[in-house]
Amino acid sequence: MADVAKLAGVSAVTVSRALRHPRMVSAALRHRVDAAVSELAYVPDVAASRLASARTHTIGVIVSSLTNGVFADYLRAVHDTLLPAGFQVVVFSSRYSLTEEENVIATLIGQHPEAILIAGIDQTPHARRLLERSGVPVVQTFELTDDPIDINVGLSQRQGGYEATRFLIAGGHRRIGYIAARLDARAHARMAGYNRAMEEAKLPTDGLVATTPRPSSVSAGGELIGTILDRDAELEALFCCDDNLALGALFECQRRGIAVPDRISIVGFNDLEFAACAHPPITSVATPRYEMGRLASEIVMKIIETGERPDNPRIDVGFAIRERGSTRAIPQPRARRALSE
Amino acid sequence: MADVAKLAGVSAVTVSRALRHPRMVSAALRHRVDAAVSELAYVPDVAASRLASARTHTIGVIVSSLTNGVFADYLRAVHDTLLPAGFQVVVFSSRYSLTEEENVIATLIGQHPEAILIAGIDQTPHARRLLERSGVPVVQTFELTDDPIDINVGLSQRQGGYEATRFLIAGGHRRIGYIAARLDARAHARMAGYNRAMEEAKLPTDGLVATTPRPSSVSAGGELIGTILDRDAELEALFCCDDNLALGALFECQRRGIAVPDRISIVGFNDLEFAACAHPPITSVATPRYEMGRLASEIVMKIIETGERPDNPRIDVGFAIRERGSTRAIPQPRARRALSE
DNA sequence: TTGAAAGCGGTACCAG
DNA sequence: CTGGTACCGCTTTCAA
Repeated sequence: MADVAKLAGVSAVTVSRALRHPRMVSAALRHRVDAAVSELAYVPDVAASRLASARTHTIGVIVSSLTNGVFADYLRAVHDTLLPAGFQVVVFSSRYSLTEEENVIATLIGQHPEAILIAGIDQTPHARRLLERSGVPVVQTFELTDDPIDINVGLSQRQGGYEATRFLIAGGHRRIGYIAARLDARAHARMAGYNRAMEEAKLPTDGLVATTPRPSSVSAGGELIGTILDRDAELEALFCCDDNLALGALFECQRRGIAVPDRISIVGFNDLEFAACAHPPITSVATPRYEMGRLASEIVMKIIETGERPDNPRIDVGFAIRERGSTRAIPQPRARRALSE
Repeated sequence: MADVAKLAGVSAVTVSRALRHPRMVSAALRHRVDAAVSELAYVPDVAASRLASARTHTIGVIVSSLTNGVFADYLRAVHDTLLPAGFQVVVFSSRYSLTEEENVIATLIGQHPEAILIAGIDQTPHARRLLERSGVPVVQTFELTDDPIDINVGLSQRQGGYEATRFLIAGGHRRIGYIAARLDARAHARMAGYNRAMEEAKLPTDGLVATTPRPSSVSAGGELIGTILDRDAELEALFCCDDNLALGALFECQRRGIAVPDRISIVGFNDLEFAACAHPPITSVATPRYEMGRLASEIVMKIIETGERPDNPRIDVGFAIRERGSTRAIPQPRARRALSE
């Protein structure tokens, strides 16, 4: 900054002001400073700035994965909302590890963001303390909890799993399977929903569930439905923990010559972009991820700028089942099984 | 830090040392400090730390999109390589905008990373200056250039497009189309490769190319091939700028009852995870993205730790065509057309 | 092995 | 509207 000041023939303080509060400085000086800045390709040191001013204009965002399609719309919304307002967004990934999440939270807090958005509600006690102690607004997203750290904008993953399964049951299916990968908290919640729905309907689930600790992928979907089909060729419907698995399951059915939805109905979760244009299009549980990112961002902006907190610290953004060609109701229950006997 | 020092009954300097250089303080003190740190959930202020020490242990990574699958393996490699070595990775997205890229570079440089990895070679002149002036190692990735800012680890996207098209030509196809979305530098390079291959083979491309400025997606792939098919029902093969488009094109063919690969061969680019397990599996140009991320990370680590720079500042990681079920050679050239006449 | 003092690069407060 | 000064929180000398 001293160099810029010298080049512009002013004091360092004036450079700082010309950059931070351009209107407090005369136009002539402002131009001289701007010229010097661009001449020297000067970039202010955020560390020094933060130390001196206590403001960072930074919002920290933690997601489970940078590359899972689920976080795409969410992150897009966060950027769309916060960047125009002059905030800087720093994104970290916990890579589906609670330990790495702890580290990432510490790293983030060390940067003194003005608010934190974190995906999920299953932080470790230590992570919770770090977040509580940080003294900035914290929004937990994607899931819903009765005991938020601060603010919570999400949906009930369990209810989503429950209703997806209910949807298949209502369609007359009885042998309904469930597949999941990367058993994170949200996958568990959806599975709990599946189990509850099956139990309520007094349907058995033995041999109808397949999971893997590996990350979710299209190929995993194929392998998991394969596991179930190898055990039980009578599978009638499948609820997949996410759309990647659903797509993989669809491909595997096609490879095995099993008609979807005629012989097996498939339901995914999240309604990723490709679900609607697969062949057949995949029925899925749509989650309003863009909306969630926008809401969370707006809430923290409001708190930062006005100190005003939302009336309700817990916002349910809900979900919706998008019925498409990968599912079909069975006209008369058990008709298919009768046929094959 | 003062609070921690007081609680541990030592001076602030000692706290700093216990945290940074644990072996320089006695074990007893170290434990007292650790206890106080965790008692108070203390997190050191990176801004102050950076200001005092000039080291940030941070590597800045800029990609075009956080959510395009292409960057997934790359980012995974970067994290896998740098985190265990004690570096912090901060990832920014330019969201396919050169303007936003400039901003993001400035933001990043303001944080004083110890090295910068940036996807692509098409930075604006201003962005280039910022990077050159930053004084830290800069690695441009994904593409290859004769005029790198500093170090370059990538592959020739143009050559990839060229060889993918050559592959289809060698398969006896004549009416070969090209589709692309989000016309960034890499899409243009691949298209240049396609054009060159077609020209060399004296094949016409009129009406066989469809593009859109929208982001790439599976649905866009369906629409783009639809555009071509509506103009020219004789399309024999299609080179898609990426695998998402290829998948969408495949679905659209299935919807229209066009057999793949019997009537149309489809080639994608990047060999994303789903390509190999689609039905039929999609032929694609595999790019070693994990390898690229690992190499780039190792190079900057070496420079930071030993000052030793690679002999060759330009590393070609290459690519490979993975031939799969979505393409089929036509036994005798033009046989198909003869048949339909 | 521990403590005291200086200073990293800015910004806020006050004076002129 | 512009400049001087103190100080943000920590780490690196240097001395004890």
